[in-house]
Amino acid sequence: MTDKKSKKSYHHGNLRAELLVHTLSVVENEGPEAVSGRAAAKAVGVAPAAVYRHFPDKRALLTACAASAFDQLADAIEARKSDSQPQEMAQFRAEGEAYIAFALHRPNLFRLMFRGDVIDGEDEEFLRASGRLQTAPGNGMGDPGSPEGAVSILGWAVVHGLATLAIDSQLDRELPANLVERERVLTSMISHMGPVFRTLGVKD
Amino acid sequence: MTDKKSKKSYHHGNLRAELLVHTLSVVENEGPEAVSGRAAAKAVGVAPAAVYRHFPDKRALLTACAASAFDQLADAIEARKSDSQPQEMAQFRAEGEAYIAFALHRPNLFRLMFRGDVIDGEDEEFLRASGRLQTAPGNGMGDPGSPEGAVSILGWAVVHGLATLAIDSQLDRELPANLVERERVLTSMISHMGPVFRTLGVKD
DNA sequence: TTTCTGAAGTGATCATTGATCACATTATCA
DNA sequence: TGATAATGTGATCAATGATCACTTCAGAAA
Repeated sequence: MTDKKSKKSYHHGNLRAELLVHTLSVVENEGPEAVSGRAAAKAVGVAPAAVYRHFPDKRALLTACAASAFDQLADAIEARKSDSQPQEMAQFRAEGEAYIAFALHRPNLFRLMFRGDVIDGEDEEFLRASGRLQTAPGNGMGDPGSPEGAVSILGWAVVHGLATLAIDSQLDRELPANLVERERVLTSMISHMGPVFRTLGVKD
Repeated sequence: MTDKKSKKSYHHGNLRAELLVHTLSVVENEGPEAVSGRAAAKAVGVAPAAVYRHFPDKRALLTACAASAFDQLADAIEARKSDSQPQEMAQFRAEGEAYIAFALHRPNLFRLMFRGDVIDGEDEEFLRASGRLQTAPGNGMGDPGSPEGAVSILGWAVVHGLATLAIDSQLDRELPANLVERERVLTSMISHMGPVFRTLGVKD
């Protein structure tokens, strides 16, 4: 990881970034509850109190992780979206696949993003990152009464619902155990939303 | 709460139940993170260690809360379901409304139910309670490839997705701030699923 | 170059918490 | 009436989040 600059200079030089990386991996592997500021400090080779020079408290550390997660998801969605035709239904399917893939492959990180109790929803960086997502799928957001609004919200809800139910093991009996299979079945279910989209005036 | 039987008998007599009630209210009001075994003990008027006579650890305490929550939700759904016509679409709408109402009115409790990291998913009592829910909406569960399976899963996913996104403040810009309004808009969106149900062969 | 100032890291310390242990008390039932 | 197991107590431990006064050092100012 950190290349062995064996001589430890009093000042670390890259502490904030490394703390973030380490915490992200802890969250991803063991969940947010397993995060410990002290452990992170030790892992990076620094005194426990040093953490507080870069993050006012534990919540800020986790918030930074959540922001990074939102960025990663938004990146994945944009990447997948760009190499698909701009037909709306196809776009939606592509975005949905990226969303579900992210949730299935990095469940702990995905869950953290929506844990309003553990993160600071007012944080600037967090708002920016999570904002990227809100504008991505629900490009035509706004009034849920309008067809466009209803479509974007319903679409997001289905995808988000499938993803969360799956990773919270509420669909274990209905879904294959194998991860790849699971992903395939879930994304295939997105297509069933076709009729809704057609009814609300979305072109294929 | 506990009526003032001022003479404290060495044995409490109802500890487990009262600990559960107290913890449920803490979860509901402040979230699972705010739960403290010691605080609960003090609130009920007992030594910290007494808690461990009834719950092996904190996780077990939270798991019991989650089980209770599942029971309450299942009760609410069954109640609402019974006084609606047995036409499938109407049933689904009724169940969805109950589901969303529960989530909106008791968000912290609702969230706890799906927090696999904090609760013990193997717990017998928890499995029984959460099982009630799985059979309730997805009465025709099973293969997601079959129309019945797809309908039940999709339906649950939409409702669950709408509920979680709403309480995790991801729809604040799209939804009214007022709780009752919010509930109305969300449940009204369920109807948009009509076309999917029709296509998959569900009668109105 | 030298000086000085603020950012970054340290070690000590505190209160709180989850958990365990030996012990005390009492409900239950043989 | 006793014995026994269930239930509650108080002491105690290790870990954690957080704060404080103190050091170290990098970079701007002189």
